[in-house]
Amino acid sequence: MKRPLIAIAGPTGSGKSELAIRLALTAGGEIVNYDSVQIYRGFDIGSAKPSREQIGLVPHHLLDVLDADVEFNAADYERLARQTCEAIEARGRRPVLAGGTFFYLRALLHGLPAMPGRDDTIRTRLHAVASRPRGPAWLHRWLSRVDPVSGARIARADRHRVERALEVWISSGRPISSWERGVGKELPSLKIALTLPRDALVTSLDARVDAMFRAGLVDETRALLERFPETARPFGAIGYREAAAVVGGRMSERQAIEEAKRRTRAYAKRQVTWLRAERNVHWVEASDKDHAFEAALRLIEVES
RNA sequence: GCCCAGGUAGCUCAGUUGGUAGAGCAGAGGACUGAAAAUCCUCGUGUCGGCGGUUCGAUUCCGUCCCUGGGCA
Repeated sequence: MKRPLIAIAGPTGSGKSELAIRLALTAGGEIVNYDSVQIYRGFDIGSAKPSREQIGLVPHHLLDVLDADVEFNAADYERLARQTCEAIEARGRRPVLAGGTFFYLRALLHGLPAMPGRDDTIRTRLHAVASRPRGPAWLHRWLSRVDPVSGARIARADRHRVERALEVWISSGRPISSWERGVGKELPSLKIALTLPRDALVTSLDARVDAMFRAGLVDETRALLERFPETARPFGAIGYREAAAVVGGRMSERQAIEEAKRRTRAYAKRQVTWLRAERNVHWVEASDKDHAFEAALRLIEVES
């Protein structure tokens, strides 16, 4: 009987990284990151990446493994993370998943459907259509015709999803809605989600954004922009998008900070919404870190 | 004290040639099938600063008072 994977979840700034390290230390674990920005090399300050000291305490995986201009997605994550977890288990150690990209976590734990992946040629063409005046409406009508289920489910303005659904249709001739989620690929897991009162979370999130800019987020971004094009994926992340606007002279630092705070709050809210819909989540109050640690440890002991 | 400009949703403001008002942001809820820190969806009654007046009807016009900026003294 395989021991379940331990997954630490919760909104950004709730103390996931720290809790994961403490748990890994006591449970013979190694951390496997599931954060879509921390996976990129050099995106340190704005992604609240664990410090060198923290990383020195316990092995961390899937941190700093990609350059900014490398395309990466949930399917790539699934493959990489599965290998990583297997390797850790083969050493008799225990994977402790930590991060905030729950889409990636789901891809790892439940598997993605066996449908076609991204196709840049098709994407480029769809993009061209979408940027025309009546383009988005036209694409959505096309989708509704070939895949009524998706047409009804995906909003016209949701360009990423409309384009992906059409991409799958074009490359396979099958509606994206006809694929089942990766059956038979589920990995047993213990999901522990940290929770904080909204007010406390917002206060610390605001402080963290201020601290990031004070710690040199704009300089970090400027240096990264010298090596990679601004269109690279992680420059769209919270904090980096704003810092890049400061570097480009399109925004004052003050505006950038306000904007980053606003987006951080919205992000935390989206994360909580996601977790509420997730099944089998064990919620742990995170105001007191020691209590949270003990509660999490107890859950692990019960499940193992 | 005088002269301007304002006082409308938690915030910034729009608007009503007189028929009791609406955007963005914030906030709340939700979605999430290879871009996911991404991309989207839903939710707006508030003495329209107070009090009078004109009017069938005033947030809108008039008077007056209060408050906030700025200018002149």
